[in-house]
Amino acid sequence: MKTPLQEPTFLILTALAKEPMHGYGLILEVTELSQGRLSLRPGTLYGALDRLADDNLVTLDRIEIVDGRARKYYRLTEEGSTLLRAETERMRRAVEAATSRLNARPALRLAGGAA
Amino acid sequence: MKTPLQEPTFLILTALAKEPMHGYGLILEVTELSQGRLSLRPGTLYGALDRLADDNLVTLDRIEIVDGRARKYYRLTEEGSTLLRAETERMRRAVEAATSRLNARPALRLAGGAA
DNA sequence: GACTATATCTTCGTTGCGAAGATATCATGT
DNA sequence: ACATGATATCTTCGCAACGAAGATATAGTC
Repeated sequence: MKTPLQEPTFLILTALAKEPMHGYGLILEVTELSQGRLSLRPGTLYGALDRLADDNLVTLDRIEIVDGRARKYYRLTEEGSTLLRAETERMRRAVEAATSRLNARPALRLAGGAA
Repeated sequence: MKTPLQEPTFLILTALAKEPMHGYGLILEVTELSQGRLSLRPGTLYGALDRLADDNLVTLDRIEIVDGRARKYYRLTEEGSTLLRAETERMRRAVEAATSRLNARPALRLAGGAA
């Protein structure tokens, strides 16, 4: 898997870090994780899932049949967990660098501010 | 500009948050910011700079001629600063979600561990 | 004279993502 | 009975950001 991960892929791994989930569950969970900002499209989800499985970062956990509908549960592999940790660390450093630089800037003066 | 920003774009804005810089300086700064992991290619840099300028997130600050070589300095606009703040917050939340989930997982047992 | 560092810019291929829609089952509302 | 919406998986296609590669030019170093 080519790092850095993009947001959809990162959030899929993050969702799976909690517990094994099936595709539709991931769509709902990622929506929640991003506070509704990101709505995972099927094309994005299944494309990402295929790539992640090819790279052995996620793997099929089990298949459940509920009400005649199949649910394919995926889970994070050790490799996937290791990668997610590394990516999280990388992002943490980026966030810290950006935060310290932004805080060093003069704050935005809003219109109508006192002289 | 389509968010979420990818890493090269995010780091370019982060570099410019400190002070106006020219293209080659950005290549060096981004290499440092990423601890040598990311080496910004000209194709990536100037493509990104064009897009960022089109979206009014960065703007040409000044041109200096040093030793007969032009240096184009770019700086962050207010809009760019605002976007960088928002993107940093978004990433901070993603990092927090991933961290808490990873910490809830059983730690990787290394080979040779006691029974 | 060759090579390296500084400096900008273009072309082109890859790839992850998003939009759109196909397919199927079950629950709900009218 | 029929339509609609929620659940659930998967495919096709286009786009845009990125990375590789290289063109161009000046100045300093070996």
